[in-house]
Amino acid sequence: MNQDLLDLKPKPAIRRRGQRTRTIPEQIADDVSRAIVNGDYRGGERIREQELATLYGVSRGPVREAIRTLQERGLVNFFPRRGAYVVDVTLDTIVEIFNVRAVLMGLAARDLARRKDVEFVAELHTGIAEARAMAKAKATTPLDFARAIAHLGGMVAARCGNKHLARLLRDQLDHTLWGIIWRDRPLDFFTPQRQAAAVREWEKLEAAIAAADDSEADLLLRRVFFNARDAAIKTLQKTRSDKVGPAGLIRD
Amino acid sequence: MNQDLLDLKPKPAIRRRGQRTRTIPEQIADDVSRAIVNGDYRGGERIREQELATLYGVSRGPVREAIRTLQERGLVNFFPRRGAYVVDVTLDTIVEIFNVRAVLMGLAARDLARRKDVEFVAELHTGIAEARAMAKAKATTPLDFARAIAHLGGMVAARCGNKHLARLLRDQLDHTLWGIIWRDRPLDFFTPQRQAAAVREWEKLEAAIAAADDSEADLLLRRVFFNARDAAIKTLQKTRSDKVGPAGLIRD
DNA sequence: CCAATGTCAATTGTCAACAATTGGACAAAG
DNA sequence: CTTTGTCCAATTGTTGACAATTGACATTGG
Repeated sequence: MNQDLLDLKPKPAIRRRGQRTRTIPEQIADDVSRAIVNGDYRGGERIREQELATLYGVSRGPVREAIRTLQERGLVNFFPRRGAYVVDVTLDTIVEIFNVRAVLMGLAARDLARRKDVEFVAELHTGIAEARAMAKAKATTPLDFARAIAHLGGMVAARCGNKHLARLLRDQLDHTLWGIIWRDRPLDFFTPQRQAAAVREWEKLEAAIAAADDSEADLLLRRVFFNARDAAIKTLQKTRSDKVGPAGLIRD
Repeated sequence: MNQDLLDLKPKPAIRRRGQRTRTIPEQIADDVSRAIVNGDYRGGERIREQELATLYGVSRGPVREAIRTLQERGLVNFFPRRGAYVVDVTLDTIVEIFNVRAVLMGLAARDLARRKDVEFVAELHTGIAEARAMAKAKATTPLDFARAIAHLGGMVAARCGNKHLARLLRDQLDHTLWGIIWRDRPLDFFTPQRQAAAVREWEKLEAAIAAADDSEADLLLRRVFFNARDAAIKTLQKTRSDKVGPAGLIRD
């Protein structure tokens, strides 16, 4: 739970009308969010208001607002008068999250395909090229490659025309996955073969979006996440006693 | 914006260990949420902290926490130092929300079908029976029927085994739809024919879930929402100048 | 030995006061 | 007639203090 102090106080002197500044509660929420996603907290660990307050050099008011934000984003469980506890992510939860993310990302891909956003396709193309280059270069670590792939997903989520969807994909618990699952773990998952396969998957997706084949784009991206889900479960089951039921292992 | 005062103060004397009590910020968030969904606020209307504080007889602290909750749920836009404003729901937003809800509810139906939850099927059966009875009884208003149908959706959302999904469906903006769209409006939408058709749709869904045909259940429930989306847009375009692009009008 | 009860420090919940910023109103200048 | 500058009331942001509750531990009685 050791995190660098934020540069909280210095408020920007000039600001355009309508421009959103980052408030202290938001900065705290984002920072703690990052810490949780990075695995700096253990699942079930308690979060004490005063601790965060002194850590960030503010009073408990802003911290309480930040905690409410984390609660709504599904990163902490909150019990009245008992405090906030970092969510404990079981294998079943991971399956749940992957499934939700799969259908939502599929919808985002569908949206992008229908809108024929050439600018986005170009962006995606360069992103995929980067991932491909990484896959070929022996120097890059599997973790770097995982990051590059995650970046592609982030692009789809951020650029899709459905703003409500973009918000959900940005704010909701789903991204917890990254830190909890992949931290130190892609080593034994993203083998050269798997990397090449992942690049191919995204190439096919790019083609579908460029061709404005929305159903195909939807299907392809959903499959990406279902595959990632199964691979993650397989990898994680090695180090966990957790088991996962078959009901959640949806395909297509 | 006239809403009954909540019975805020009297805190329950006895409570089981682990049982969640409803905190004041949560009660306020829920109440204002209801008010927004009911259309008691106009889109873009400003929410003043002190106003809510005096309305509920508390100080501004709990109100601020409630507002943060509303912000995360997508019900208000928040601008630092300028306050919170109730979201303005355009036709495009409605399409966005319906699309997200369609795929999420489809996933929920898929989940229920795979789990073969006989208890749920029975529950759903009686719910559908109630709706069918309403459709046949001339006495019930279209609004009552709309409520009954919405209740069916709520059952699917609440009872699906994917807890992460259930939380999203419960907390996220989506339900705004109900109040904004259907308030005073099912009169010219839920004609007897439409009511009968809606009941048939849900009967087919029940059959699919009972038969554990998850893909079919997914498809059917998605269609329910896509149809509802198109109908809502059609109805709303009569009274709005708003137009809606074709990119969001996904099918299947 | 175990369950019920009492006590207490730690922590959360709420409040009221104060500080800082904003968006108008209004006036003067271009 | 528009722009620029200066006030000011209204509103939001933050704080420190106080009240209430919890969970842990100790004590008591069976």
